[in-house]
Amino acid sequence: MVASDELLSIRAAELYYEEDKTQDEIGQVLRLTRWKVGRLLAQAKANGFIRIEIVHPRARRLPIERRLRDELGLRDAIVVSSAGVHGEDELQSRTAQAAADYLTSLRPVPRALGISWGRTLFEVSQHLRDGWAAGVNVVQINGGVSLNKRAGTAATTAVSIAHKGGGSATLLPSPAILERLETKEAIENDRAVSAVLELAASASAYLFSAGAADDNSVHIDSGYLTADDVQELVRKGAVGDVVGRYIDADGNIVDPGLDARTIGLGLDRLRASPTSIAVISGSAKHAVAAAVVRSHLCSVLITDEETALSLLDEPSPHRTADPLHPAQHSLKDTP
Amino acid sequence: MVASDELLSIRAAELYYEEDKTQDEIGQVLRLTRWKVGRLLAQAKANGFIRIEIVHPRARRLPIERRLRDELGLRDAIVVSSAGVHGEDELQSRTAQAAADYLTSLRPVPRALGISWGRTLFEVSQHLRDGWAAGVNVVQINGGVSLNKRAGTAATTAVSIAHKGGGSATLLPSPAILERLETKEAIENDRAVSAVLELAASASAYLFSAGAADDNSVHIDSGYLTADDVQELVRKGAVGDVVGRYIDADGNIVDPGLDARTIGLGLDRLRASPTSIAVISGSAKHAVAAAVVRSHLCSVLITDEETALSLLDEPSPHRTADPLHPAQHSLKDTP
DNA sequence: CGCGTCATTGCTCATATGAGCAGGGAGGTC
DNA sequence: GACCTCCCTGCTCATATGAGCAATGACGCG
Repeated sequence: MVASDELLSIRAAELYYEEDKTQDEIGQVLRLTRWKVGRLLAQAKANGFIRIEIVHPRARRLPIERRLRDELGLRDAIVVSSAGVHGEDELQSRTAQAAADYLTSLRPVPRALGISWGRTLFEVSQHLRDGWAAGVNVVQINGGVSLNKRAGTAATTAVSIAHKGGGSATLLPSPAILERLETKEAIENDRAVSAVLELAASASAYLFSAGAADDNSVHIDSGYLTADDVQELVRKGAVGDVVGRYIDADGNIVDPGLDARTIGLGLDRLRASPTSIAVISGSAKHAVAAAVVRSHLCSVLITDEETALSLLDEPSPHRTADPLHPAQHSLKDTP
Repeated sequence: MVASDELLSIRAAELYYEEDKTQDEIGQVLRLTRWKVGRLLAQAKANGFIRIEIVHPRARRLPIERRLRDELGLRDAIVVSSAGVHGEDELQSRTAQAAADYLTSLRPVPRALGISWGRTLFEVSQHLRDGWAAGVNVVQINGGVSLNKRAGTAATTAVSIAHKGGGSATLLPSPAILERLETKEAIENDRAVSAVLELAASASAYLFSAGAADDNSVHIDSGYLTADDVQELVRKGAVGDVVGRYIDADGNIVDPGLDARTIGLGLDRLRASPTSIAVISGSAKHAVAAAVVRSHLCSVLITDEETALSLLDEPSPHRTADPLHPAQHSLKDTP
């Protein structure tokens, strides 16, 4: 396209989109036929000069969802828009809302739903509406009841999801990680625990999130691991954890010793399920999200726009520099 | 509007704007008549959920231009879009380009054009194309030749605008501010200077910028004022300078003593001209811009979107916090 | 200079969309 | 319970837009 046409197409776009003029009227103003105007507008669109955003907390990005499905082999994908977002908290909240919506509309309605716990899942439970299902049984798929500081968050999450869905919750009465392998095996063999694990393994759908391998890890908060432990895991290649198990970028267990002391459903069970839903949002979790998706830990991904684009190796349009806090006056001198 | 309809309108908008479906197709997907879909889309637009931006360096914001004309009594206004801008430098460059475009299309073509000087005007001169006019005479309207560090910028600006317009430039051979009133009056009475000032007063159009009253002032760079002088002016109410004269928020001269020692066209001459074009951009200049416009120093304003919105007391849509690079505070710099 | 090639232009016609109007139902009032 | 009002729905019809096609003209090549 010639430069003069490019400029014309911008003028036409201004009149069309900002002034609500018809192509015919624009033609009169710019002294063009209305067909030429139509073509200029088409060019402006094709060149990406026209950006249309849906600014709403519930807005999704369907084209990105399609690409996630097609290019990454996901069964389904939900991507919430980041347009007009006011901070990572809101992004998280939008994603949780979308997860709640997805659960609600999930067909067939799962008889038994296995869930992990954490801030994200808790938020999902909050966003669910009463009566979102008629009788779902919710099973925890990984341990972690007692040591958690905000005691009961894990239990509350499961109970709340079950209650609102007209069913009951089955909690996994065990810590997330044991110090000694023997203890872990002993607990695992206890009927109270093994029964829950069996139930978890038979769930028809799973809903879980993932944690980044950094200082904010809920495992550090809960006292199961120290910051140094996590650092060491990172050194070994960990990008984050899924249902308590630390994985590297390829989705492999990073530290088999640690993993053997971790109570909960094995990752392969998630991989085998036709409906394993991962809810992951936030810039800190791009790496885990990639690992989860590439190693097929989830068949359905619910995430935010930036995370989705990072999975597709695309730069985010919302990362533009802030024009009001400028770089320094660089005075170019006369040639 | 009911909440359920709001959500529906978002779903419809996604299908319409992102998936390019027709309203009829959307109706089939959402089980609505195509008229309902049309109304939902209209609602989404009316509620401001649909944001359409023209992302291009030459894009303008016509609705804002109209509001500037109507609400602030400007004869004309040009507002360049800030969409997708990469820093204040680019904003400045876009504005300068728009000023060059405006000059080029200005009718009647000015016989004599009075101009100030500075970074902005220099950039305007760079953006002008050869042959933008057929014989304009350019007159400097304020002094400042000798002391300027980047010697010749002022002269280069005038000469370049004149040359590209097929005419010649008349420079004002004097400093901007004199230390003693007597010296100023003596210079002013010198034929070489007074002749230029008369010519300047008779120009048919003016083009000027404005400086913020801060450490980046070109007067400090040039050595006419110290940083302390400027600070003192600010204490007295100065918001910036126009053609070398410091004004307060109401457009009044802040320091008559200083003003009397300043050489150049009086501000009332600008106010009296039917074509006095101010080119002002950048967040630092919001206050001066407001003073210039409110005191009718210009009949035409060329500026950026943020500045224009600040004049209209509107928050800028581009000021949203970047969720990925949170709250980085502006570091004030000193030369 | 003549000719072929290809992009561009202005058109016809089919389709998508918006304005305006009549019918119907929800909810309020007596 | 009857009636009335108002809003919403689904329609008809006018208008705006996009697809496809023939005519035009610019350009390069022999």
